[in-house]
Amino acid sequence: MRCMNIGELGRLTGTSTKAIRYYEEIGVLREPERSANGYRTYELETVDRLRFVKDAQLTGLSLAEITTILDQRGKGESTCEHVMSLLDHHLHELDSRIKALKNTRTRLVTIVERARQLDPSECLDPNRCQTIVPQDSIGEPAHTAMAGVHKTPKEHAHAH
Amino acid sequence: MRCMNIGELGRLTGTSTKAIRYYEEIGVLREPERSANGYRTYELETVDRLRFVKDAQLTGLSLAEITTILDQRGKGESTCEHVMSLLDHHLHELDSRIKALKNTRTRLVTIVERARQLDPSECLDPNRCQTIVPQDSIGEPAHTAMAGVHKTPKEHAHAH
DNA sequence: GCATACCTTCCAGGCCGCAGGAAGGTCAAG
DNA sequence: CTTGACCTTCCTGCGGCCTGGAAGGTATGC
Repeated sequence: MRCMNIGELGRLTGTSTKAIRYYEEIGVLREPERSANGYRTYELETVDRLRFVKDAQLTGLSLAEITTILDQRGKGESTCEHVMSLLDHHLHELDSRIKALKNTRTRLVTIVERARQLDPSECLDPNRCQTIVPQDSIGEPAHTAMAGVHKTPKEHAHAH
Repeated sequence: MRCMNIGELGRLTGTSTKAIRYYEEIGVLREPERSANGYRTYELETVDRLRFVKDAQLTGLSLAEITTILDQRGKGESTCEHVMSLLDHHLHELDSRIKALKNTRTRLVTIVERARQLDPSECLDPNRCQTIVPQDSIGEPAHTAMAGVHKTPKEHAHAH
């Protein structure tokens, strides 16, 4: 068995067929050959490539960045420096995100602690809640830090 | 001056008129009275309410959550417990996000360090880059941790 | 002959919090 | 009268990563 359909590729890599087609559309995967009936047929090679995509994602790279790596590589160029600079960049980003989150955390703790000492019966203003007060009185904005908080990342648990 | 138009409300609270209309649409702000010409007219009260919304956002609450607080409060119910549980929830979420990010960071550092010792001339596979290897060989998935990384949060620096 | 599992395409939606723009109505000052 | 600041509604877009469904064609086994 040298070639496979999209379903099997998905199974081998833990990817949905939808996602695979999407990857093709945005250029992460190259357009595969088609069999007589129009089905996509993938070489074993593609399993590798797709696994690399997943690994790179887990490393924190976006699909766009992964594409740049794969493209360069496809041209036979070395991508080591490129990859290193991407990773470096992500490391810095990670650091500042962690910092921001810790900041937010500190403020939140302060708020919660203070709130525990409040008297609920004094909490009457229909437009305000005494638990939550202007941030200037506590610290820096948490805004950037909290961005994306509600993006519940799907587990893509897609058990085979 | 008891009432004001949307523009002034915006100025007083540091909110764009777009945002104010959006808040109304999703139920954060109640529909205001209209003057003869159809303009929204806000009471002073609304300044307070809107400021609370901003404060709550900075605390890390989503507009949806803020709405639940305001709604309960509007019914005359005490929201202290509700708010506390929301904040608690956010605290936990924050913690796990920080943890996940640190995890990712650790893995990333490992990868980068190892990559520095690699020989670029051995980097030839067109579908893979030796810098990036399966995550299992290093640590836990960073998947959830990195979700939203590329959501560059706009500063909403919107100076008046 | 039929079920079923698989494949194809294309279009829509969802998260979150708005921003941008079109196309117009309104109001006060000069 | 005109200018400019303000207001109205409605619709689109963004970023990142897909997921879901409709409406069909195909392959395999019983």
